[in-house]
Amino acid sequence: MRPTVHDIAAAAGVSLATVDRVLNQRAGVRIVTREKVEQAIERIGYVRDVAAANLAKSRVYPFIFILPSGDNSFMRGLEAQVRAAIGRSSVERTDISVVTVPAFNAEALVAALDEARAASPAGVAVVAIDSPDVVAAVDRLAAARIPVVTLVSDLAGSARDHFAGVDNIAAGRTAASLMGRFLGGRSGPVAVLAGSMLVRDHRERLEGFRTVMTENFGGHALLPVIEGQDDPALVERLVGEALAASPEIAGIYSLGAGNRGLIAALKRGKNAAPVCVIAHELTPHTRAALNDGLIDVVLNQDAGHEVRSAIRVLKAKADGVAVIGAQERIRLDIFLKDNLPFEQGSNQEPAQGKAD
Amino acid sequence: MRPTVHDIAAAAGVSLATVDRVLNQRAGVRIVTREKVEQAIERIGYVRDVAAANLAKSRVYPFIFILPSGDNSFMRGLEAQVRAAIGRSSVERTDISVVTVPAFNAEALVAALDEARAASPAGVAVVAIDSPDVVAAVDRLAAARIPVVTLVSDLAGSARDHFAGVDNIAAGRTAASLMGRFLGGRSGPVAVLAGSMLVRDHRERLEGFRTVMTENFGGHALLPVIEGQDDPALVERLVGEALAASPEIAGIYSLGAGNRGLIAALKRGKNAAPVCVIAHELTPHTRAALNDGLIDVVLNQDAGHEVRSAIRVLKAKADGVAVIGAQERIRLDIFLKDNLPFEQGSNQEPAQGKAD
DNA sequence: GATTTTCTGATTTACGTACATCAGATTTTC
DNA sequence: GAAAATCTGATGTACGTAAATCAGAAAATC
Repeated sequence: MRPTVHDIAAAAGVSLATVDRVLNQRAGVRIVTREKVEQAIERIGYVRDVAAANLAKSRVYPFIFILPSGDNSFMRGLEAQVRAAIGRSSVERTDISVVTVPAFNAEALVAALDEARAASPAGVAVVAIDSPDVVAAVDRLAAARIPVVTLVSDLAGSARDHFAGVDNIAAGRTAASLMGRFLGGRSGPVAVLAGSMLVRDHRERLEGFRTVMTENFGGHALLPVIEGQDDPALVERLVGEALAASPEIAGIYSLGAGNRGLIAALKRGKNAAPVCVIAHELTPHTRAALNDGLIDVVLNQDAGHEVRSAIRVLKAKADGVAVIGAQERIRLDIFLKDNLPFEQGSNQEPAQGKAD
Repeated sequence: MRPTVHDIAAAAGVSLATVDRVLNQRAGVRIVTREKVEQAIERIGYVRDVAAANLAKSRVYPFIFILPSGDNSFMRGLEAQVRAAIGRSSVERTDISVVTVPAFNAEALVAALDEARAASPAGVAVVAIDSPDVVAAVDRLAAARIPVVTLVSDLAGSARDHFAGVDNIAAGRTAASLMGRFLGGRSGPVAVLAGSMLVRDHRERLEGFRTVMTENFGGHALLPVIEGQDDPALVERLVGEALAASPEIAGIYSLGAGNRGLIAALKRGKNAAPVCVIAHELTPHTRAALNDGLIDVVLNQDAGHEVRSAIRVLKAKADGVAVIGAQERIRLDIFLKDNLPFEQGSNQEPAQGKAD
């Protein structure tokens, strides 16, 4: 049987009340006594029973999720996963609220972060924009001892506790590696389509892609990056123009969102030579394009896993408990037509008619 | 606040004791009263607080994991993950014992399953061998109302509650798809290296691989399947012979274990034309070979995820609670040199010097 | 050495559920 | 309609922890 507070009291030769004071860092214990108790805890290997403690405290974990608003299937899918978590909140003792802010807008994000801090929740999860102001706002949360997890896009140099997302440099490298090998002997330049260089995940994917393409597949020139702002209409226009300007394009790497526009442009240019297309995030649109052969590979991060992981980590941080590292590593899914998972129930799917 | 047993009692107009009898399906409640209570539960949306219930019961979950013994890195890695879970058992209220049986030996597996049943645990996880006797033994467990989860290799037609492993048909299809595209214009036959056709996972991978190769890449003949019994020495000899007999081999798909032998054979045959190699399971050996360019792709299933998922599912089944389906889907990892995860601490790694 | 301040112990209630006991009520059986 | 069988209620204890109260002990202060 695992030791309890009573065992600590007996082992340390003090009362239950004193043990409680030490365990919950309440005042009113002399240093010597405190040390006696701490040694006893160490000695008998006591670990607090979090379930019992939460029961006694009637604890709930108020969490705030800050996500970009707008017409982005992946982000809406992410939001759907957060709402699914809200549906489990009574069982999981969470109290999650969702805040959406305009995409690629650091100012709005800072305001949301500061507002979140004012609510003093047990933790905050945020899809970060890479900017010094945002770093400062996150650091203010950390200073207020509120655990912060970055979701999808990380915030380097900040005091965030954890990043729940994929290794985006590796994602870019993988895309390049697959692109290069899928192209085989074929020649022709490769186009890169991004959303915005403001977010770290896009920058990192580009960096990884560039590195491997130039190192290993130098035969393919890289065309200038197309910034589509994750906007399907803009993307469609820009890709159409690029295909028209360079009909010899052999591959396209779409590292952001707005893939609905990409797919539309590809459909229109179907007559030309086959283009190897690698895109990110499995959405209804990319899934269909993969099945139709318009897209060759989809690199994906599982939004459900990211949300559940973020919640687990925030809970652990709030309780000052260790996490199982390997469990919280978000893996890069590589989907071909052949290993597409079966479609989830419609309740799990992003709303229809949305961009990519 | 979520409703409690007291709320049920009040809503149904009965006493706490009666609610308890209904909830824990104890005798001594008239059908009408039972229904009244059940309706009240339904109406107010009561969900049992499993944490509190477990506390009250001082519940522990005795689980038995049945794994193949022998010199197989993946299986030893799996066992290491089970032992890691044993290390967490006091926190997770589990009491896990590990039983190993000789690989590919249905009789021994049946004996182990029957022995497990005699211990009447709260659940059994087993790496299954596909045989009618094993199906019957699993069905006996199910008849004794002991939840069963198959690990890694499934057992079709049995009454197992859940399968914690990858979709092996999709894995084979994916391997074929990557193989075909990596080979590009190159010609030459493709060899398939399996462990044993006795286990379902190997059969399914082969099936998926065959299907896609013949459908989409018919230009590459498939050589007869090499059965290496997951034995590195045997594998090395057989692969060496195959390479000697057909020097024009363009690709090798290794869908089982014993990859140490494959790698040794590849190293010896290095002088010949480059061969596209796709193997299963990330072990120290395959990882090194991937980095050295001897292997092009490693398809992997995360043993840690599988073990943790099996435990979660067994717990849920034992408690009669629903699982989050998406969370328990084991994904097929596709590793190229470029997206290899950082090496885990040595405590997470399989023992050295073992075959994979 | 008396007084104040600071610690410590003992005890109680609570969280939500499980489980046992026993008296009393309601049905069933003949 | 009485005896037997079955059902129901009331109550208490337990699980491991949190949190509060209050009396008494020990230490610090002058």
